[in-house]
This record gives sequence, C-alpha cells and structure tokens, in this order.
Amino acid sequence: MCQFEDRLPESPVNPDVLAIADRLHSAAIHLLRRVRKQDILTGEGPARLSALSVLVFGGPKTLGELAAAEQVKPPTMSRIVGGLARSHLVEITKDPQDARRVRIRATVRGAQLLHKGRQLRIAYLAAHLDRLPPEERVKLGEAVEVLKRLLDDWG
Amino acid sequence: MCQFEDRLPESPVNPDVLAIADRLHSAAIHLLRRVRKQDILTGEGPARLSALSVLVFGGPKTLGELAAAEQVKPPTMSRIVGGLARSHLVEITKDPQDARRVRIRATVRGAQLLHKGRQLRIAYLAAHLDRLPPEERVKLGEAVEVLKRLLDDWG
DNA sequence: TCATATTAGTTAGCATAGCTAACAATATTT
DNA sequence: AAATATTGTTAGCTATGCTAACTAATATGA
Repeated sequence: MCQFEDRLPESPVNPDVLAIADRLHSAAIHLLRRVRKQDILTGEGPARLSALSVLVFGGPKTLGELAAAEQVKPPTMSRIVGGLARSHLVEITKDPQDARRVRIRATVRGAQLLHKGRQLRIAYLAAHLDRLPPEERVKLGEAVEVLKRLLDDWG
Repeated sequence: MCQFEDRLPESPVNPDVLAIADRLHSAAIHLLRRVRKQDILTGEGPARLSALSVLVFGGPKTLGELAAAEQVKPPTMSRIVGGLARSHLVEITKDPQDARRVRIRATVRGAQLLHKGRQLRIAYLAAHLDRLPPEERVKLGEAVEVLKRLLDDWG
C-alpha cells in the first residue's frame, strides 16, 4: 500500500509533486479565465490570439507547423487561420516550391492587434502581480522560467 | 516618454512584471493544452471536470454559486451542470427554502470520476515535473502557492 | 512512364463551452 | 396587492476542439 517503499523508477511521483501538479493545473485554469475577459476586448478569441502570437514572434509558418506549434489538429488550425484571414490579421499565400503547402504570415494590422491585446492582458495581469511583495514576485518570475523550459522540451 | 519617472501609483507596471505576466500567460495556455489530452480520457470536458471539482471539494452549491466560483455566467453553468447530470455525475434537487434555487451536489460516481481524471492528469503532469531538478521543483511549488493566493483574493 | 502511396489542407458534421437577450417562476418590498 | 428583484432556463449566436472523408499535389517505384 505504501507508495514510498518498493517504488519503481518509472512511477516516480511523490505526494509533494502531486500537490504541485494539482494546484498548478487549477491555477492555470483560473488564471486564464480571468485573463480571457481582457482578451475579448480585442474582438478575437484566445486560440486566434495565440496562433497570431506564434506568427508575429516566430515568423511565417505553414498550416501544419502552426498546428503543431499550437498543439492542435490541422482542421482546427485551418478554421482559426480562416478567421484571422477574414479579419485581415494574416495573409495566406501558396508555397511556390510545394503547391500543397500554404504559407501564413501576420499582417501589420495583425501585429498591431496582437500588441494591443497583449498590452490589455498583460497590464491587467501585471497590475495584479504588482500587488505582491517583491520577493514573491521574484519567486513567480523564476518559476515561470522553470515552467517555460519544462514545456519547451516536454516531448 | 519614460515610464520610470513621474509614475502614478495606479500605473505601477515595470518591465520585469510585464515579462513575468506575459510568460505566465503563455505557459498557462500551453500547459493546459497538454493536460487537456489526458482529461479527454475521462469522457468529460474541462469545464465539467472543473465544476465537478468545486462540488467534490467544496460541497453542494446552488447554480449561481457554482457559476461565480467558476467565473462563468449562469446560462453557461446551467448547461455544464446539465451535462454532468445526464452523465449522473451530479444530482440536482430543489431548495425547500427557496423554490427558485437548485442545489447541485456531486454523486458518488461523480467523485470517483473526478479522482480518476485527477489521477490521469496529475500523473501525467507529475511525471514531467519529476524530471526537474529538486530545487527547481521546490521553486515551482512555492510559486504555485503565491499564484493561488493571488487568484483567491483577486477581487 | 505511369500507377500507387504519402502528404498537406479543406470540408462536413459533431460536441463542448462561452456569451447575450428574453422568458418563467418565485421572493421580496412598498 | 402590485411592483420589483432574484434565480434559473431556453433560444440562438460564436469560437474551438475533434474525426472522417475528401481533393490536390508530390514522391516512390515497378
């Protein structure tokens, strides 16, 4: 019964890690629900803003690359990109090398809207973060770096 | 032009805080996209699992209370609860004191499914967290506490 | 070369989850 | 008693996720 004895290397979880994982999940859900209210002010949904962000900061991508970057299936990304194109936030051109591919890149307007949305969201978040004592803010900052690295080489 | 001089107390953001806010947002989005794939195995969506969690850990609630706890509007919560009831994960009874209200509580089956889902999700997350060096894990644990407090008295 | 297989995206159709507006039913207040 | 406020639901819109089935284009290989 005891999870501390006879523990295999492949089932490495201990209660501390479980607790962190649980709260991290819950915190992520509720954080995003707060922030979403700000995103609405841009007139675009969170999936579109997130995809747009990849294009603005990472440069042009094919649909498949974008879907992979956003951890979403191609049909989903197809519709997200369709919406962005309807709002003239991205431009779609055929790849001359391979006519199956499409290249998607942010327009100037797309970049502007992204920065505006980012501003709203971040200002809102930052205003709340700012109420924390400085040492807690530092803790949070370090942890976010840890998290980012973890997500980057997730697998 | 300089945001460091002549700064009003109500516009308190500095670049460090902005950067933390930005990465926190991005990390939260991508973390949840990873974890969502595990949640699917329970057969219920994330909104339902989150609401169910409130009921399991916080006890029975009215629809309005649940909507407030989950930061969504009543019609949204009405449909979430409807889905949970169809799957027999919650039970709905009229409040004898006030016939406008409904009381919603998790069934045994609901609690079981929640724990199963939590197990899947947490095991997955925890398995990845476990690859971190211990001191980084500790950092993350402390930061999650900071974040939880921040969200609790957000306003 | 030509037939076949693989790859890239799209379309169609389904479900969940968010919203507002409009409604019904019940309490509360005047 | 009548007006008002509160609580949920219903209807209908949008956005995002999926799979299955399709089209078009490229790569493979007999």
